Amino acid sequence: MRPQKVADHVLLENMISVFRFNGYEGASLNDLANASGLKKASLYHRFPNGKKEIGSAVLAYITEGITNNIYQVLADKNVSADIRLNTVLENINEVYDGGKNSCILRVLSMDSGLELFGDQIKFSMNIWIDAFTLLGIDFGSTKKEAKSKANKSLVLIQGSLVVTKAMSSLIPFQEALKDLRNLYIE
Amino acid sequence: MRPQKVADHVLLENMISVFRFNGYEGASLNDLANASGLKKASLYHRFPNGKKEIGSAVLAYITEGITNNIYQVLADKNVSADIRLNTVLENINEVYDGGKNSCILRVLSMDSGLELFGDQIKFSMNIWIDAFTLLGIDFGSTKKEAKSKANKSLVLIQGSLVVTKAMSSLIPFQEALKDLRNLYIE
DNA sequence: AATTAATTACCGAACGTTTGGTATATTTGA
DNA sequence: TCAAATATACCAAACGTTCGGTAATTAATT
Repeated sequence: MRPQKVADHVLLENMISVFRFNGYEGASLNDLANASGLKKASLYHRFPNGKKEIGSAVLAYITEGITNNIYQVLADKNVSADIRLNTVLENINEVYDGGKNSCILRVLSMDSGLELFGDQIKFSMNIWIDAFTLLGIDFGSTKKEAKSKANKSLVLIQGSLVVTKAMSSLIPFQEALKDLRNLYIE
Repeated sequence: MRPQKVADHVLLENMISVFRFNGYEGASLNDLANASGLKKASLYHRFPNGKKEIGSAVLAYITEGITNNIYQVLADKNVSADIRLNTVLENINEVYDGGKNSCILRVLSMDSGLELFGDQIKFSMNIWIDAFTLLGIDFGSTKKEAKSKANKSLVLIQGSLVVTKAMSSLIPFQEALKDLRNLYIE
C-alpha cells in the first residue's frame, strides 16, 4: 500500500492555519490544497465529504488539543491547583502563540460554520468550561461559583483574541492571561 | 431626480443583518440584494465599488452608532457617572438584542475583512475604549487604570458575544453586562 | 400649462472568474 | 499484481461585477 505523502496531523495543522487566516467561507479548496501539499482532488481522497469534513476533522483535532492541554492538566489531582493553573496558562499562551493565532472555535463558528459545526464547537467549549470548573472547585469555590469563573475564563480568552486581532496588539491577550490568573489567585 | 426605493439607513440595516448572519465572505451579493429590496445591479448604483464599499458603509454606520449610543452618553458630564453607565449598559443590551446579535466589528474583522476594513474597525474600537476611559476617570480611576478597565469592557462584550452565539445561550452576554457594571460599581 | 431635456434610480442579462466537486488515469509500495 | 495514494483534466453552479437600457422625477423653455 502506497504511503501517504502528508501525515494526517500535518495535513490538519496546515488546514488550521488556512482557516485561521481566511475563515471558513474564505478558505477555498485551492487554498487548502496549496497549503496541504496535496492537490485538490487528493484532498477528496483524504476527506471524501469535502470542505465540511475538513472543518469537522479540524475541530476534532482541536478538541483533542483542548482535552490534552487543558482538561487533563486541570483534572490531574496529583498536582497542586496553583501549578496546574500555571501550566494551563502556559499552554494557552503557546497554542495561541501569545495572541497571534485566532481561535479556531471562533473562526469556524462564523458564516455557515455554526450551522455545520455547532455541536462540535459547543462540545469543545464545554470541555474548557468543565476543566476550569474543576479547577475552581479545587481552589475552594462552590460548584456554582466555579462554573461562573470557568465561563468568565472562556469569555476572557475569546474576547481578548478578538480585540488583540482587531487592534493588532498582543497586549489585550496578555492582559487577559493575567486576569484569568487573578480569577483564581488572590 | 427619481426617488430612492429604499432609504440609505434601511438599506444599511438590511445589509447588517445579512453580514451578521453570513459573515463577510459568506454574504453573497444575491443575499445582500434580496435582503435590501433592490436588485443586484442596483446595489452597484448605490455602492459603485461593490461589496467592499458596502462593508465600508456598514462600518461607518456602526461607528456612528457607537459614537451616539456609547461615546456621547459616557462623555456627557451633565449626567452622573452612575446614570451614564446604566444608560450605556441599556444601549449595549439593545444594540446586541440581549446577546442575539453578533457584533459587526468582529464579523467584519474575519476572513479578508481585517485587510479591507482594519483601519475602520480599529477606529471604532478606539471610540469604545476612549468612551469607557472617560467613564473610568469620572469614577475616580487614574488614566492608566481607566484605560485598562475600558479595554476589559471591550474584551468582555466581544468575548461574551462569541460564547453566547457558540453556546446558544444568552447567559454569557447577560453575565458580561453585570461584570462590566461591576468593573465600575463596588 | 405643456413639452422637452437632463438627471437619477433601477433592473435583466450577460461577463469572466472562481467555486466546490468528479471522472479518469498514473504512480507507488507491499 | 493489486490496492491505496496522488494527480490531471474537467464540470456545473455560483461568484462579484459590468452593461445597455428603462422608469421616474425635476428643471428649463416655450
